[in-house]
Amino acid sequence: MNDGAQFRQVSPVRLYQRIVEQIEQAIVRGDLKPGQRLPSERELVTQFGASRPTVREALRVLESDGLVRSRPGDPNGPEILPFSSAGLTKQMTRLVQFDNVSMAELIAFRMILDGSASSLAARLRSEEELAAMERTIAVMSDAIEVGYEEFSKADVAFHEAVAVASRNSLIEVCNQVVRGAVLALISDKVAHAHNSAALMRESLRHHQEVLEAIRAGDGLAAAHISRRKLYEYYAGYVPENERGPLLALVDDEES
Amino acid sequence: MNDGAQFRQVSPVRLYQRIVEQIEQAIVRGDLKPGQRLPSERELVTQFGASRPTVREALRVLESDGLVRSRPGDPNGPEILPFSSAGLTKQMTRLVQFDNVSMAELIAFRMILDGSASSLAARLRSEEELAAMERTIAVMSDAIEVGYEEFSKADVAFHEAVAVASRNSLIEVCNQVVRGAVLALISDKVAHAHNSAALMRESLRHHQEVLEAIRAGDGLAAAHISRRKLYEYYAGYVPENERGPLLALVDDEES
DNA sequence: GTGAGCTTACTGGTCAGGCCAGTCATAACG
DNA sequence: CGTTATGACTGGCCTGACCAGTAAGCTCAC
Repeated sequence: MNDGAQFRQVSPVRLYQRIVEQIEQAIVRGDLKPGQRLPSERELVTQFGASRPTVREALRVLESDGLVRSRPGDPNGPEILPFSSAGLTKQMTRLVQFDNVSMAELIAFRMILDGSASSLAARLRSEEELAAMERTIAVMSDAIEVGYEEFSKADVAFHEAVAVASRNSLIEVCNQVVRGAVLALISDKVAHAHNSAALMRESLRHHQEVLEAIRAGDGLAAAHISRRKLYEYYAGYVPENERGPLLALVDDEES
Repeated sequence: MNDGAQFRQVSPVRLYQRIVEQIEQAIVRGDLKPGQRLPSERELVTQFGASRPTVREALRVLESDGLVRSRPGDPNGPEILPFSSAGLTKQMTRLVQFDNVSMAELIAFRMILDGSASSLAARLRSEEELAAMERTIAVMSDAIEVGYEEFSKADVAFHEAVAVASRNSLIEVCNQVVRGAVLALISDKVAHAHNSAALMRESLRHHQEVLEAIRAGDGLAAAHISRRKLYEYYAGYVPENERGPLLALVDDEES
């Protein structure tokens, strides 16, 4: 082993990548703030000394990353966008679709995230956040009469409110993504299976229990109830021989 | 409100986006598997009925998403890549850099993931997986004499082994991503601060405790120790007034 | 027959220049 | 003073071309 000279793997860097890097760093550094505009493509061509197709390739990449947006005819040039988690969501959705993550894994992950969010929310929530959760519960209650569509929306809103109260945007984003992935996989079945007032009432009761624990500041109970609720709700969609990890999560705080 | 006709927001779809979509879906559907090749750019031009710059814009986007790779001169055309979490890491790093996510949130998320992984591993691990963890611990022990560089590598390998034993690839990938993001933020500081044998020995002892709990099948203890260890290791990098959520996670299983 | 070396037909990377449709500021008009 | 038409821009897309690589296949000496 020759420690004197360490060579790194080299990979040819395309022109468009250099352009992407420069603009990206300018945004990260704060030289370019959301709402500000980039020079026009033709202007960038002269600034970077590259051709228009090359500059455009760079802009397309930045655009697909959600950093800028080009509008045809806009005399101000491409716009720097405010940060959004859309890119993260896209990538995570890809992970789920691509890596053929199983239903069991998805739900296990959801139990972890939701449980942790509930636990943190129980300790950190403000009065306003608590009130927000209560409002979504009220909406759920009303929505039982309307139908599953409305009920599900309020359901999501509740979990969203809990995630916000956890004060952790990573939990918020990941939970949102995983929830979307789960729903995408079973939306057709769940719409029929759960479209009964009785089931919705039971779900509502579970949510109320979680809310109670959060109100009481009991993180342990909040996490536990949250996980158990998810298990009961979704276990039916998981083959029996794959339920081990889920049960492990439910039992986690017990004994 | 007119319920009869629901119009959705429309946004002009560029040609290159349609191409991206088609190829993306072909990959997700499994029609294109990793290792397989895309037709050459000029061939794609005829298949899609678009010009080469347009096709290239699509390829650049797919390339930046880590789905394909183009090599100049390769007669087989662009290659479909196996899934990689690089894109996720990039997006999450961006999320952090934009200051929407604080160091505290990152570490809190890491505590949640690592704790859950340890907990699940304690219940689900096979003998082989246990042996793999033991090996990484041994490597860590040896690496103390070598330096922080090696030690850190073995450290990562241990957490990776635990994540694998949790049987949940979402935990595995997310943990890996978050770990990378944390390290990217403090790598310069941590290399100096922790390059002492004493600190490494302490870290090693913590890891051994986690391993013990996993071996004993005690998920609760494994999660708790794992979280506490992370807290002690990283708390110094978090402003004091932001440590609340972290402490909440440490105390989670107590009392 | 077989291996080494060269040729060739491709590949992707980049460029120049052009056309079109859309947008917007402004100047001309009522 | 408000309205409308105009023109100078914008980005979206295309054609055609050149270059530097790669690798397969051919040639030719052994």
